Amino acid sequence: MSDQFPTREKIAAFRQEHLGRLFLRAHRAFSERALLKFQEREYDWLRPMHLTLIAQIDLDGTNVTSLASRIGVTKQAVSQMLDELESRGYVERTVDPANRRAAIVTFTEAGVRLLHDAYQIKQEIEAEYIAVLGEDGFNQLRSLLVKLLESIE
Amino acid sequence: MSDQFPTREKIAAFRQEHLGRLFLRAHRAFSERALLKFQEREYDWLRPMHLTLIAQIDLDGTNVTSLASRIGVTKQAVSQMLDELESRGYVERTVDPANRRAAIVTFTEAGVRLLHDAYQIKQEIEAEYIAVLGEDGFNQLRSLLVKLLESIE
DNA sequence: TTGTATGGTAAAGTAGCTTGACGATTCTGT
DNA sequence: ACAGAATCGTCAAGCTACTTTACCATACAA
Repeated sequence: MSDQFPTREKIAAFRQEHLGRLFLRAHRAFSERALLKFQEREYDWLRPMHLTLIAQIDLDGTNVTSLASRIGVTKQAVSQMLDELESRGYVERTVDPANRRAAIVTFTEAGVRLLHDAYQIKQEIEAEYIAVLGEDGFNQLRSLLVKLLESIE
Repeated sequence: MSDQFPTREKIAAFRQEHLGRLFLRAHRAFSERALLKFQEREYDWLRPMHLTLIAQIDLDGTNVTSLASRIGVTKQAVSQMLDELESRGYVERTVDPANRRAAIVTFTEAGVRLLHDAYQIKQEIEAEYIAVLGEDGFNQLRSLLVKLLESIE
């Protein structure tokens, strides 16, 4: 009976504790902390999707279609985000000489600086996590997540 | 030098491995799996935010303002979602006799069934995760997440 | 009993996408 | 060699899930 008609207690547990919500809360906490740190460094225009996009641009350049498929949105959405990043001076679009339909997106100097700042911010946040969980706990958490994702994705 | 000017390798690691992205991927995987299972049970209209909202409605009723603050959106947004849930017959709004400004949102019978289905789906997905990580690994993952969130949120 | 706070809704505005349509370039088959 | 199909990117319009602004109804406080 209890599986077909869960008790109020079970429902309460479902609401607060289930892994899906824990993942969401963890992601939000990380993302908000990161965005705050970016703001402190005067990247106040940055939104999460910018970071997702920037993380997928290779140092030697990537085309729009590849970026779109890597981050799971349309080429048009990527193109719009690139307009903003380009107008702010963080990336450039150049014509691919090997395929003149394609645009190669590369970082400007300011873009590389942004990437370095992102790396540092990631390090700072992970250091905060290590302070909470210990080095072992942190590594365990990461390897459990990787193991899980390898299997379920 | 290496901290101020991370190498290409470090940047590559930042892109793929950092905990923020792992949390995001884990949440997406869970959410997509859950939504698929809801679709199989003919809740094809359900979107993630509906689940977030439903999970915050107490069995003995909750008002709109509380729901809004719990899920972190405006009262108007909650009101709009409730319109849809109400039109589909899963929740009801009644006037709070103790405070006639307030609306008490409660589940209908269909709403309680939905809650039970949600509980079962959660159980199914967690069983899949246990199959991958083992019972110990699963419990470790959950307790590490809880410990982390208690400290950083 | 009058001002102020609170609970909720309605309507309009907005951000961040998608879809549809298209031009430019490249590939493919004959 | 070249017609037809595929690929790369962009523009414009549309959509969805919110927010902002404005407001009414009720409750509280001086």
